[in-house]
Amino acid sequence: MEKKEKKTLLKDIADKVGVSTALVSYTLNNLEKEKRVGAEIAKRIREVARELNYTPNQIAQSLRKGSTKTIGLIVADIANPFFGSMARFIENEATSMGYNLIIGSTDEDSVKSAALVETLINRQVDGFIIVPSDNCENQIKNLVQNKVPLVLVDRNIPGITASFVMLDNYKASFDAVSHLIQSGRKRIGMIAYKSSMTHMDERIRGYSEAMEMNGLKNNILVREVRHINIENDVQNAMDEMISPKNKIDAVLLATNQLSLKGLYFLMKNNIKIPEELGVVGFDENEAFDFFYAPLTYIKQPINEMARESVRILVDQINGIKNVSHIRLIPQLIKRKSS
Amino acid sequence: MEKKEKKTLLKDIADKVGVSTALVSYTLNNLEKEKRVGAEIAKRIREVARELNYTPNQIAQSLRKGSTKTIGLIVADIANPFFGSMARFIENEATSMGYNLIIGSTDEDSVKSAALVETLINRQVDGFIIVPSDNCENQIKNLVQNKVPLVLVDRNIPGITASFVMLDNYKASFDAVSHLIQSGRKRIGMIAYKSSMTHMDERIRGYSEAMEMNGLKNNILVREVRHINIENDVQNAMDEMISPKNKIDAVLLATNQLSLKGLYFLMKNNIKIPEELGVVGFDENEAFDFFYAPLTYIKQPINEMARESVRILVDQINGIKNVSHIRLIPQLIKRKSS
DNA sequence: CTGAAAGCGCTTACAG
DNA sequence: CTGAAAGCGCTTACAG
Repeated sequence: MEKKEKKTLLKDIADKVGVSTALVSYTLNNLEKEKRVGAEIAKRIREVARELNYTPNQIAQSLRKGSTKTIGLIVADIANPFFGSMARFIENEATSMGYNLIIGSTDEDSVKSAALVETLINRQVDGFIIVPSDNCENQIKNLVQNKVPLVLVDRNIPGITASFVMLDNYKASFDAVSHLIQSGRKRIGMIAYKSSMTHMDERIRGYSEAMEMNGLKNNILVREVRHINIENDVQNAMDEMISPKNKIDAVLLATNQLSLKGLYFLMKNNIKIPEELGVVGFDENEAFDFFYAPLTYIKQPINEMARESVRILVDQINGIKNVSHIRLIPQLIKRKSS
Repeated sequence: MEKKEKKTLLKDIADKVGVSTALVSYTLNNLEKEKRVGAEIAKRIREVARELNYTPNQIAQSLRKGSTKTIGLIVADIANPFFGSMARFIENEATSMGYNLIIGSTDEDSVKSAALVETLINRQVDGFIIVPSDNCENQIKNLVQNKVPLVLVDRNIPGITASFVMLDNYKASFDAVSHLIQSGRKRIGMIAYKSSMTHMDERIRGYSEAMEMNGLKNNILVREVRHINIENDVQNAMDEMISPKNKIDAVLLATNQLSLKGLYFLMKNNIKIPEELGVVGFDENEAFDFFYAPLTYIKQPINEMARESVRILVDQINGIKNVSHIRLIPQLIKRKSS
């Protein structure tokens, strides 16, 4: 408990015991190879190490070993509860495997993403877990070419042979829309993000095909809003959808944030849920529980997503070359809003 | 864009240009000292560096310089939106000053906290921003003794000369309770965490003194719940408070999570807000907006808190020895629930 | 069973 | 104006 001013070095132990630093290093690390070291000496080394409160300087270890035991986690925004809890699950899993996390947020901006990737590369992270943003294909491609261990999470980038772990987004909105239709809704709108990422495409495709398969092709109505202008865009999209011209009787909100903004609009405008409008959202959010008509939503298995992504990444770091594509099953939590 | 398999080293540039690595290092780093280097040579070095896509290996730099440009951020739980957004603001500020963040969560558990501190020390972080948990005094004391740059955020530990940035917690609940009293409430209860941390004490003290100053000393009713059993404890505390024996007409919920659990209870039990019970919560949460009676809450200036803590930490890292104690002003956002 | 030595990729006094 | 060399704190072949 009473550490000294200066950190204890391997050399301090070696000097005190009267052996070489090599021996100390061997003893403290390779328990199995310990035949190298006399039992007596080994014991003494360990004693002194504890006494001096020795802990290895990881930076020196990293430089020597070429491995930092660090994972770079790049998400859209760590303040977004969806990514926050994902980060937490990833943290738990990483910790249990001896890794720490350096976390960065992109705000869905490929410039920030590029800066982050470069910084983390220079920091010699052993691998990346990345929520890719629009237009970051080149960055990812580069990492893959350079054989940097990498797994994409939440979204993938087609045409790049990288591992990914994500929701079965098609099924997610297909199920949601099927559920709305079964509850008698016919004019179902969808609000999504304008994005080149396939997870959005898949969510839209799930919606569209569910509509088509139920003979509601003519009622398909999708609006894509911009991240940078989410507030206004959602408002306009909603306005348009509930206008007499379209008059939707249900709406699918394609992400956590869109669900929040959508609900907000509906509340402000006194739209009666579920009587006038059925609503299904995406991702869990504490706020969904407090809406007067608790929101029906598509629940992502975030913990599993986190676990799998760390597992796959660590495998890669350890030299296993498989590319894994994992699509997790969404769960539709039916509540009052639909 | 077309990086090679192997990362470019200083030596690669030196070889190609035909100078020593020293010269390359000087050129690429100390722009001011560049008189050292012939203008021609300097230009050539820079060209080649760009051509080979050179970026320095930060681990090697760190080992040599004894500085990692990394901040260890220890929070209670990164999945908690309060800490999530705090982390985000800290990230922004740190990035702008050239630092990266290694983030860890303690779950308010001093054992996890100790493990985290040790890991981050071994990783040679340049400094810590810590949300201290119960019983972590010794860890903090140790860091301070060892002159590790450090700032406590959100909470402080009395008796330790460490910088801190936190809310004026006394004022926060004093204002909240005064507001409730002005709205005609008299039997005001408070639900807090059982904690040895002073931020809780201060919140309770602000509540108590506001009650006393308004002649409501006899109505003081505080229940402290445990983190590990928050769900049940809040329920029991609430049950007791609304029971005929106590029959509170308002309640102050002393944190983000307590507010959430409290609201949940009130919803389940069909307590009419604000008619039967006035409610004031702590910290922003998207969920507060969606409660049928939007919650009155104490807003913390999280961005300012984040900014100040990074600024103070970086000053310390740069050798400035001041100990700063900053208490930020809370803002009471009055809405329908009170 | 044990130690001297090289090396990870940088930076920076030191000497010229 | 420039280079050879030491050193940050470790690990690990190599030699004995």
